[in-house]
Amino acid sequence: MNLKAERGAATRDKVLTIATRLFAERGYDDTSIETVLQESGLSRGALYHHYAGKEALFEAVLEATEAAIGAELVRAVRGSRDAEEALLTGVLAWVRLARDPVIKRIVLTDAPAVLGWERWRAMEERYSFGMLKAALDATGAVPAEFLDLHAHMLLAAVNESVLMVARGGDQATAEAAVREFVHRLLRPR
Amino acid sequence: MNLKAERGAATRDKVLTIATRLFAERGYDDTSIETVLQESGLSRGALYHHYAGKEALFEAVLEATEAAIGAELVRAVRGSRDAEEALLTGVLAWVRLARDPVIKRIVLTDAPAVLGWERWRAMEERYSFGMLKAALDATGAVPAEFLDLHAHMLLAAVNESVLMVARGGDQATAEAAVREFVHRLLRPR
DNA sequence: CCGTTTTACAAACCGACTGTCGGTCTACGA
DNA sequence: TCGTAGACCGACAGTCGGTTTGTAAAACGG
Repeated sequence: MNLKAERGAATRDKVLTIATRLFAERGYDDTSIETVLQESGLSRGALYHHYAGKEALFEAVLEATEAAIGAELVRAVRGSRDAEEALLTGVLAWVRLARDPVIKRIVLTDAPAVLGWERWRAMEERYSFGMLKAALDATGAVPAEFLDLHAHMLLAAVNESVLMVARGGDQATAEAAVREFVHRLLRPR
Repeated sequence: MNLKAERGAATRDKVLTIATRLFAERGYDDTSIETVLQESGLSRGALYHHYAGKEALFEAVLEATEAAIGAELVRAVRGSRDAEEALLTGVLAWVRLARDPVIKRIVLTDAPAVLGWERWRAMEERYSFGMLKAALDATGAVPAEFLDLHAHMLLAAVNESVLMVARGGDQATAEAAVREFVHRLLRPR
């Protein structure tokens, strides 16, 4: 069970790469399975053998993307002195990372609508959001009862700033604004 | 030109009402024009005479919903003493309003993906977001360079709290968290 | 080493859906 | 009264997601 497994994995990888590009370029709705098949040179049967359907394919793409983001963020915050620095560093790293159109379109725009907000949120929890919540908790600046909510609100706010930049906003200003935003949130009463 | 115009307007209204319900219940993708036709008793030709297509129908639904929200928010903030009170009142009113599944699904979840983030944002600008930005400006707590960004970030954060409540969170806690969140943001350095 | 099972892939096919198009009917203005 | 334009109809075409049946070969078990 080696040659076949490798072939299968290679095929999944190829499809995943192509699908990621197409979903990012055209969005979920305007990306047809047909196109994925054409560009990958695969047959319908092959694709449906590896992925249960279009939605499952999208979910796999999202998972891979989130994993990559998570790894990148871990690298970014490594070596931070305290919790507050880690939080700010991570958030700013995320703002810079998310300039990638793949992330903007797939993770921030399409995912909630395609998978439903629930499943999207569960996925985020395992990656970027999980880190942010832990970092926010470690600062001790937020009362426990609001921790989960404020972590979500902060991430949503940061995500929004990413989309603002994508829409033509200035990156430097956005980073400064995020810095200020986080700073205000962390100040005790 | 009265009977005809009225009939047309009545038809558009009927379709809009039915489409709003269906979009809210099943989401954009899982709502077929076919179903809208069945439930409204209309023919394809009639529907396509009034609306250019499925997306245009969705946009009309969104527009009507946003307009209703805007009107409701105006009512809510009327009589506020100062800018800060108006901002907080408006935000909390929005949190309560948005419990409506129609708003959650159509405005917050599907709209950005269906219309694209740009067009969705342009629409929000004309309604809820415009109000929030003006209120935030009036408080004078946010430097001009960050006003637009912080207004967006705040709205995104509040929207997120709405979705948290929808997911099973506690309404009272969410309102308290939003209150605290806004309060922290408004404090000067 | 041989028969069986499992895996990767292929291709025809199906049902559902969106959008188009020619056409009908009727209110309304000239 | 007659021509026009708007409201509405229904058949049809094209696309798309998903299913089913079939095939070749790799892995497995005795």
